[in-house]
Amino acid sequence: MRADARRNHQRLLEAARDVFVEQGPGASLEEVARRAGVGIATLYRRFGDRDTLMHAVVMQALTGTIEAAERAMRDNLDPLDALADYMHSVLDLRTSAVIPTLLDALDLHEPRLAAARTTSARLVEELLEAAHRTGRLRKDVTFGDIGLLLVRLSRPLPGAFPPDVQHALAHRHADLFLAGLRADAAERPLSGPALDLTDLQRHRPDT
Amino acid sequence: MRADARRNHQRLLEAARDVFVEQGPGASLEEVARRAGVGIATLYRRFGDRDTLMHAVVMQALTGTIEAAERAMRDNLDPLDALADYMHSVLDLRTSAVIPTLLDALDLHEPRLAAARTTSARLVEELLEAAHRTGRLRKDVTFGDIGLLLVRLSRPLPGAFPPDVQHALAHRHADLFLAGLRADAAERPLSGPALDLTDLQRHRPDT
DNA sequence: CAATAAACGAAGGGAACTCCTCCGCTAAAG
DNA sequence: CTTTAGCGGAGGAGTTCCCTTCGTTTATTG
Repeated sequence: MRADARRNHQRLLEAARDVFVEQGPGASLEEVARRAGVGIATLYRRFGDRDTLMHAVVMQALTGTIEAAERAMRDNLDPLDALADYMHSVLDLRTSAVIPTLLDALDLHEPRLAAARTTSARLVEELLEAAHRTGRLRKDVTFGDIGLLLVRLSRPLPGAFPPDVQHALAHRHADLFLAGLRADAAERPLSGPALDLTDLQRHRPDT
Repeated sequence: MRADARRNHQRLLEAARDVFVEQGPGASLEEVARRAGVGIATLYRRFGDRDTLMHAVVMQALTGTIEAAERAMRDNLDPLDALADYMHSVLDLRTSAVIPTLLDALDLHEPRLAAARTTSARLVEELLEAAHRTGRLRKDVTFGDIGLLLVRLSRPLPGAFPPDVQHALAHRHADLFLAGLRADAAERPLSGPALDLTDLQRHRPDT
């Protein structure tokens, strides 16, 4: 595969991930090509049809979260640290929101997809079980809670917040979520600055 | 104003709120009318143009949160209880996500809009200051954090989760957020059941 | 219950967008 | 330098949306 082809392939996956998160599974493929900076024909040549593209995006997302979970479990002795590490790593991938968005429009029985989902879920459940065994994670927190929280935190916010602001806020709120609101849970500082919602102008292009 | 006119007015506001949250400020007005169960002409007769409709939706949303804050402060002696009460009330309104979505496309200097924003922000800041004075709310939590959290929690989730499931999960995650993940912060049970993310089929129409 | 005015829904022309294929050009690789 | 994989854009068919016009329905009042 030629170098430019491989580069365009990656660009298309990233653009598709963003556009699908913003516009849902019916998003315009011309918009995807536009944002990737390639011609529409390149998208169709590379992926054939919408389903193939969606499948590739989801597989890349699932693979990333699997690696993040494995790494978090390997690099942290404390399961709670591993959980925090996992959540922040997944936020850095910026791919969690695309998974429920596109799974809904895909065939869940496709073998590679089903396998990736199972692996991903199993790893996080192991991680949670280990954390539960320490007794320091509340018992009613489930895999669904963690997954959904990651989706909520990684989705683009409505309004004109620049990507870097959104990314910093996602980590900040992950910290808040992990540590809790109670004062006696606030030994660690939050990882980013607060946002002033009354100062929208600061984030707008030209007003 | 005739009874059917008033009913349609309200239906249009609710439909517009939902559609704008889902599709952004450029959402199709025909879709709004469709979902409200009225003809497209009724929408234009009632609101004239897109800006007027958006303005009305945001004003209704801001008014609701203002009332929720006043009620929460009046009904709770403990400022932390008031904060929790406020957050759950706002989630019940299902209007928080539409505010940043539409504010971005509106004239922030319009007097009634500016006044409502100021009032809303001031009330929540009072509420937070009172909570901070008790020493039981971590000091680095701001109005922006609370507002943004409410936006994150009230947005529709990607995928095929039915509205009642989404609503229950919003309250559950608000509890989690308020109480924190730590075991010693888990005296109160969560307000809804957990979600099994591996069981998507259960939430889909016909598979 | 009749009269009337308010309110309604649907149709439709024009503009914009999207899909997906075809084809001539560009530039990477040997 | 040559070859061929890879590229971008044009474009016809189809869809959606905007917003107005107009004939019909229905809530209200006497």
